[in-house]
Amino acid sequence: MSGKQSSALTAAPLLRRHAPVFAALGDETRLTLLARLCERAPCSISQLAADSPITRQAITKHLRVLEGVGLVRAEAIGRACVFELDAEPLERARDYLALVSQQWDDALARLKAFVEKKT
Amino acid sequence: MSGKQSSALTAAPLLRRHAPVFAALGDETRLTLLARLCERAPCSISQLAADSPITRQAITKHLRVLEGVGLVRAEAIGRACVFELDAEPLERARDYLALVSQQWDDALARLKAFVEKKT
DNA sequence: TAAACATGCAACTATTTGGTTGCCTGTTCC
DNA sequence: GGAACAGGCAACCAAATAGTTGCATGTTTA
Repeated sequence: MSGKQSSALTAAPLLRRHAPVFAALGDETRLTLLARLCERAPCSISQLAADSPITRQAITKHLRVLEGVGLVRAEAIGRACVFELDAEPLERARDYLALVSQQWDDALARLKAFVEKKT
Repeated sequence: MSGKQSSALTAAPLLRRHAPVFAALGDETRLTLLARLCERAPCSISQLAADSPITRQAITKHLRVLEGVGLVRAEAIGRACVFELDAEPLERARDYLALVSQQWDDALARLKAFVEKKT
């Protein structure tokens, strides 16, 4: 319907919400941390740093980035700071990709129908 | 099974493949370009730049980033350089998120079962 | 209580990134 | 052929990022 689209995907607020999550996912170290938390959660900063070639402070920074977009939650337990994954933003990101992908498939189908009609 | 996991998610090659795609998606401008290409493709650089507050050269750089991870394909048509979306990397990224999300749900379920058994 | 541990904070560095401007080349179209 | 258009290339800039080191603080635990 209508030649006037733009709607769902380009709506600025939607983009502004998703871009930071993808940016947070766009780093190998952070992706590794997420995977690690996904398999053996919860983990303290030191535990996570022990598995990594980089320093504890670097790991902390990465964890704060992930926390900033809601991909992990931190809880202080005694002297340790324990992190746990939160899959919700992950699912929203996945849904967004599915939406774009779907919309593109639809566009291709419309194009195909148009071409065939013309022939 | 087995307590020795790590496998699927932390495997280095997998991470190395996905991180750059997420990084490419982690910018509002590029997300806007993708959405735009998804709705009215194919588009030339100038067309895309006309919709944007930033310069043509900046748009070009962003398009090259997207092209670098295979999210778009470029084709020279006369003097114009026309871009089209490729949904395949998008779907792989989506699948990866789904996998992490799924694995996390499983981990939660195992934890819950463990706690209940203990009680 | 003292040692060992877990973390936070701050300063600093190097690299990457997002953006710009200026200029040059190739392509349409009148 | 010449004007207008589409794009490439290169130099440059400012801000953000990924990483480091050094040190101070709170928490276990022997």
